[in-house]
Amino acid sequence: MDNQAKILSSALELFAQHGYDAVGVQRIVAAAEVTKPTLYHYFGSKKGLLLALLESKFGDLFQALEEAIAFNGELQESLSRVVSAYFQFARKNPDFYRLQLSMWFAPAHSEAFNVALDFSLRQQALLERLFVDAAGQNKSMEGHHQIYAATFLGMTNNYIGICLNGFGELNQSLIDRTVHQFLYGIFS
Amino acid sequence: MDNQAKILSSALELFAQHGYDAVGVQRIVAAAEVTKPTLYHYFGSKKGLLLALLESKFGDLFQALEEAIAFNGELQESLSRVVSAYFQFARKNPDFYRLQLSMWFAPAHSEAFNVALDFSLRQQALLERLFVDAAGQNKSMEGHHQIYAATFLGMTNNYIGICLNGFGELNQSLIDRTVHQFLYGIFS
DNA sequence: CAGCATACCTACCGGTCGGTATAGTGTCAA
DNA sequence: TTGACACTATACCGACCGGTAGGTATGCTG
Repeated sequence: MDNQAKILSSALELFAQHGYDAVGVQRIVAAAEVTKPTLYHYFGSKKGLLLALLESKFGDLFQALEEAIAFNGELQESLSRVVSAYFQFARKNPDFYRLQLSMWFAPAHSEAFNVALDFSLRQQALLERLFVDAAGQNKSMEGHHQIYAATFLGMTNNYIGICLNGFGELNQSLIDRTVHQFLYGIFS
Repeated sequence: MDNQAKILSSALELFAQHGYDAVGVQRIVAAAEVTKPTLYHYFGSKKGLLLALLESKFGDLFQALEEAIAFNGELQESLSRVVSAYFQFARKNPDFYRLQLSMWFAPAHSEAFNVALDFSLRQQALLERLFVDAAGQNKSMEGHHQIYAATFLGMTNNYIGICLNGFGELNQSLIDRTVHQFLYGIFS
């Protein structure tokens, strides 16, 4: 592992454990066994390091998400594929998923929130497009795509958070439950 | 407003906007128009200040919650009262609710998370007792009170978060939707 | 009036923050 | 052989961190 990768890996672990604000660059370079100028050579700033970390990890998620999210006329199927993509990603990157959740709920004027905001909005936008497409078949859904996307993402994140804390498993039956529960809440 | 209250009020605003770690005590005392030793006179430490803030605000929530949570044989009614208590509290204290959410999702080894942990567990415990009581009437619920409580709290917080961001209103119809959606997810 | 506790101040502590100037080092291409 | 360049170390910057020492004004209690 080269120094750049070592810095990214140490930063992920420390940020996920203690939070972005609570971890100084000195601690990161010590854990990565390099010195500060090495970090600044590759990432320019502490914020730049966080951004690089998010880009590398979210890249994988967005790729899986874009494959899963195509609307083929069956909303339930599409949603199941989306939840499945989220669950797989969270299982493979539990530390990163925790970090990402903490940034999504971070105070609006914090640096971590603002760096993560773009990535959150891109998730939201992907989901909204799915619900807009679905509204083409079911007119009663029209005009609610923002709330649907936010609710769906929130429910998914809620189950992931619960399972990351050890109260459950991210398996197929939970995927089905999530989707059914969401659709019931929408159409009841 | 005396100095103690001014410090608490300034701290709440700054913590909610920027996060606990990102705000130094100097900034708090400047906003409250007092000096640092005044803060340390009343609260002992930065952590003590956060604790006092949580105790004062969560006190109101727990009071409302304990009245709402009694199980009278109708789970749906009890849950509706609980959601209603949460919604009312969040509407009255939007800044604090944001702060509380951010701490609940904060990294596990951060100071803010650990100070808030007790209060989160007390919420969880209150809800668990309700589900244990309800399982006395419906044996199929037995043994799942932890997951039920976590799921229910997560859904409620999810809707509160969405509404605090302006995508919706914390009204009676959303209370009903939350409860129905949760019960459907449990019994389907 | 004495004695004391509360409340609050100015001034300062050692340490850490994010970030940088400078000086090598090894590896290439010319 | 030489110069360019990517990379990394030492040493350092000013600003700020959480916290405290020491002192004073005020007001209550005997």
